[in-house]
Amino acid sequence: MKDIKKRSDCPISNSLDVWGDKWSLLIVRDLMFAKECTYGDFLKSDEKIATNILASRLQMLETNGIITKQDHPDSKAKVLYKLTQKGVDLLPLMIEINLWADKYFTLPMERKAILEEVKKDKEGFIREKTIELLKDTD
Amino acid sequence: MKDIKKRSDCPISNSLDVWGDKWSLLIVRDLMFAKECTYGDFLKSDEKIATNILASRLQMLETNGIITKQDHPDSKAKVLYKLTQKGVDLLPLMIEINLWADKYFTLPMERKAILEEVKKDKEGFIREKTIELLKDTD
DNA sequence: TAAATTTGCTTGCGTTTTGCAAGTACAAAT
DNA sequence: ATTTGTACTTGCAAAACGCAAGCAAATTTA
Repeated sequence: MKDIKKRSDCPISNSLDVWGDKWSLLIVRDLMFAKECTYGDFLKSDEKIATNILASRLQMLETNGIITKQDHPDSKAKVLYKLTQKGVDLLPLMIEINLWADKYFTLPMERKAILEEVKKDKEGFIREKTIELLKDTD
Repeated sequence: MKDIKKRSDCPISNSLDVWGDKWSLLIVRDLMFAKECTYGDFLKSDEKIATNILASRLQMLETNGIITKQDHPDSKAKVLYKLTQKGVDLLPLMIEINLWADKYFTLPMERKAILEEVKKDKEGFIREKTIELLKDTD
């Protein structure tokens, strides 16, 4: 519920004020790869985020219009998290992070395969993935 | 001097382990816009980074090969910081951050003008800016 | 239908990181 | 010779983090 205070008028700074930490973009990543996730799904990710940190980040990402909550079709106990348009618009940025990391780190096979596809036609990949992610968004 | 511990094999995670905080990319931004900066130049930026945080971030960015120190031509008391190739390679990512911010925040005039140029020819902008930033890099 | 489990969080608490102010060492200018 | 500039370091209080445990509501199992 806390307000995000802008440190300056710079767009880079404004952006970092929202998702400039070690966890927020990992949540976005999970939503981009899995399309939608429950609270428990996020906890299962390799980086092992703490439950309180996850809760605070989900709250802040929702407050900032990057994600939304939806009812889970299977159960009232579950909550589905999805990217909003604003969240999906982070896709080009996420791709560039992947491309940079591809040059300076060792990627797992699986991600490397997706990146090959991206390198062939970046625009096309973004266009199709965006449509896919926005399906059933209210 | 501390080691960066990787939380997982994910490239997004690996990248965030290096520059996933509120300050590192602002240092990179300053170096991209000004080409090279002294310690004092970074302190002058609008966000008002604390001196100890700046020192620790410069150290960590250098350790991770994103920036390098160089002698200042004018004075032995000054230190010039510059982006390495690895640092310059963050340019596409920085551009995408700007483009995202352009959609969801209000940009200052000056940055808006640069972005118009970027929108016209992203590839060209990156190519030329990269050459400019790498000039006189040892 | 009662008990156990799942799910999405919240709470406590010790550790780490941050932010602010002040201090220091060396170079350069006065 | 003294003051100023530059690049940091240090101390300390406040905030954020990370781990474990707890909790309420929904769901499954016995």
